[in-house]
Amino acid sequence: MKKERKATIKDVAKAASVSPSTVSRVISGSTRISKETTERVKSHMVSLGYHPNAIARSLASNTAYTLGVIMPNRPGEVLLNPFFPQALSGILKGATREGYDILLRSQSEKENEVNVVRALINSSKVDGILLMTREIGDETIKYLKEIDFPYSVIGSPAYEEDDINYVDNDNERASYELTKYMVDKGYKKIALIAGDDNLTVTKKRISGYLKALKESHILEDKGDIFKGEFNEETGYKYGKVLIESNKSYDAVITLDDVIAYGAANAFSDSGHKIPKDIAIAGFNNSLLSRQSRVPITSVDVHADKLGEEAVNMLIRIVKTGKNQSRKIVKYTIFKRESTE
Amino acid sequence: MKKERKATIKDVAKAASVSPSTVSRVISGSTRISKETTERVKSHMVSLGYHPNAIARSLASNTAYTLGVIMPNRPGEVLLNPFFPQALSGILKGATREGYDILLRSQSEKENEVNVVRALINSSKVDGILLMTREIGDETIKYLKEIDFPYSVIGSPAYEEDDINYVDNDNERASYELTKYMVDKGYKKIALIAGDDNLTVTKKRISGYLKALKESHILEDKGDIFKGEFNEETGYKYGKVLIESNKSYDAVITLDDVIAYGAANAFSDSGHKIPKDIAIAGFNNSLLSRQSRVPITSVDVHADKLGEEAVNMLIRIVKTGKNQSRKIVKYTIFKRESTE
DNA sequence: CTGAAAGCGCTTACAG
DNA sequence: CTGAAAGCGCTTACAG
Repeated sequence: MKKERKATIKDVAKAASVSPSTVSRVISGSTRISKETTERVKSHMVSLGYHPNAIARSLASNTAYTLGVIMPNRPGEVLLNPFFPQALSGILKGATREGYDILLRSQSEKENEVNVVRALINSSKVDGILLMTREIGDETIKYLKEIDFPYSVIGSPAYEEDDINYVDNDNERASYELTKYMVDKGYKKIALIAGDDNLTVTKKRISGYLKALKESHILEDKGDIFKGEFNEETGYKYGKVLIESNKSYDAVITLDDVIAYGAANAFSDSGHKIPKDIAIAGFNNSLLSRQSRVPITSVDVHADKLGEEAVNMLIRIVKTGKNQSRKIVKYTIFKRESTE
Repeated sequence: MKKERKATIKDVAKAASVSPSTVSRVISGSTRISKETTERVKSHMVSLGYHPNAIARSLASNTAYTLGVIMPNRPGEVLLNPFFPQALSGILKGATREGYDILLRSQSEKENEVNVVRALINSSKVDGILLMTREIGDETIKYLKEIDFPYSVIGSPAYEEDDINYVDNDNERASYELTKYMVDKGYKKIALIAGDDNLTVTKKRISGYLKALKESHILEDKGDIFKGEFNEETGYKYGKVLIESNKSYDAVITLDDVIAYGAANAFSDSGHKIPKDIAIAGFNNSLLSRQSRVPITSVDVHADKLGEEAVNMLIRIVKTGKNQSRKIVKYTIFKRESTE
C-alpha cells in the first residue's frame, strides 16, 4: 500500500477546526450540528479523501453492520440448484440497500455448525446470523435462541411452527395445489419422490400431497412415497421403480427438478413418453425443468425473494431487538408440457 | 443478548494472574511464553468461554483476516451458470483453510465498481480483494494496482498479460483443442457463437478457434463468428441463422452451455438432428450440457479450483506483500454425443 | 450546537 | 519469559 497514512477523523477535525466528536456526529448524520459546520466538515472529508474506518466504528459502537451467512454444507444442493445463488443474490440486494455487508463463512467438515456460529458471534464480526434451510430440531437455531442473538432463517425451521424468525413459502399449500392440479388433469395414481426427508420442506410437501389426495378421495398409499437424495440418481432409480411397479402410476411429483430430471431420463430410457404414459412435475423451476426434452411443470419458490425478505427481517431484528413473526413468500406453479 | 458481558482478555488475565499482554501472546501462539503459563491461560480461556474479539484485533493489528469479494453484476451469468456458485465454493474452501472470512459486497446499480471497492478498502474491513471475470482494461484493477492493495482475479484481466495477479484456464488453448477435436472428427464448416465480447475470455477463445482453423487449413471467415449475450436467446437466434445460411455449417462451438442450449433448440425446432446435421459444443460443463436431449460436449473450466487458487494467491499476497505471477488451472473437455 | 475525556478490546514496541 | 503503557480510530455520555 502507498505509504501515505489514511486520513482519520482527527485529520478531518483539524482541517475543519472542530473536534473529532463533531466530525463523528457529521458522519452519523446527527441533527444537532449546525448546517455550516456540517458543510465545512463534509467538504474537508472530501478533499482529504476521508472514509470512516468501519472497524474502529464497530469496536466503539459494538455494531458491525455485517450479517453472517453460513454456507450450507450440501454441495449437491448448492451447486446443482439455482436456489442457493438466487437466495444469495436476494440477500445481498437487501443487505446492500440497508448498508450491511454479508460475511460468508463455511462449515468446515470437522467443526459442527453450532461451533462455527458461536465463534463467529463471539468474534463480534457480525450483528446477526442468516441461516439457510434447516433440518428439523436444528441445534443452531436452538443455540441462537438461547443466547438471544439476532437471526433469521430461510425455509421453515421445524415442522411445528414455534416462535422462530423465518421466511418461507407455504410449501404445504404449494404441494397441495400442485397435486390438486394433477388430479384435475385426470391423473389417477400419483407417486412422490422426495429428497432428504430430514428437511422440514420435505415433510411439508409430503403433507400437502397427502392432503390433496385425501380431499380428492384418492386412496393414499405410503408406498407411493419414495425417499432418497436431492440428486438425479434418486430420480432415475425411483423412476425405474415406478415403471416396473404393478401399480400403474400415471404421474409423479418430485420435490426437486434435479430429481424430476433423473426420473424423466428413466422414463425415456424405458420408452415411456411424457406426459402420455406418465406425467411429471418438480420444484424450483430451474433451467433443467424449463429446458428438459419435455419442459417440466415446476413450482418456483422465488428464492431471491426469500433471501431478500429474510435479510430484511434480520435487519429489523438487529435494529429493534424484537423477534419477528414468520413471513410467507408466494410461490408460482409453472405449468408445462410434462403435465398436459 | 444475554446480559452477561462477554469475557475479555482482561478477564482471562485476571483469572490466570498474568497480564493482558501475556494472554494476547498465548492467543497468537507466540513462542516466548512458558509452557506452564500457556497451559494455565488456555484453561482459563476455556472455563470463561473466552473468544477473541476479532474487531478489536483488527483495529490494533490492522489486519481483518477477511477478504472482499465483489458480486458480479451480471445476473444472467451469475444465476444460469454453475460458474459463480462453484467458484464461490472454492473461494470459501480456500479461505476457511487459511482462517480468513469472505465479505461479499454487491455492486449497486448506480455506484460504479471502483467506488464500491474504494469504500470497502477504506473501511478497513478487508485485507484483500478478489475479483471475478473482468472486462478488458478494467478500471478496478487499475485502481487496485495504483494504490498497491492486495488483489487477485479469477479469469484473465486483459488480453495483454501484463503484470496482474490472476488465476485462469488457458482459454485459448482450450478453445484451440476443442476446435481441433471437431476438425479431426471431420467437421468442415464450424461456426462460433460468443457471449459478451468485452470479456477477455471471449477474445481468447475466439483466438484459439481461429488458430485451430488456420492450422487445419480451413478457410477462416470472420462471418462465421456471431456475437451476442450469455443467454439462450443468443443461442437460439444464431442457431436459426446458421441453419438458414447458405454456408452449410456442420458444426458450431458456443462459448457457454446456455448458448449451446439455445442453439440446440433452434436446431431441433427446425428438424435438424444433432450431431448428424450439425454438431455442437459448449463451455462450462453445466447440468444443461450433461442433461440436454443430446448430451453436449463441453469444456469444464473447474471453477471451484479457479476460486480456490485465486484465494490462495490472494492470501499469499496479503501475507508477503509481494505480487504473484499468474496461475493456470487445467480444463477438461467432456466429449459427448453432440459431436460424435 | 460543540468539546474534552473515557472507553471499546485488542497488539506491540520497549524495558527488564 | 513477562508486564506496563501507548495506541489503533472511532463513539458517546457528560458537561456546558
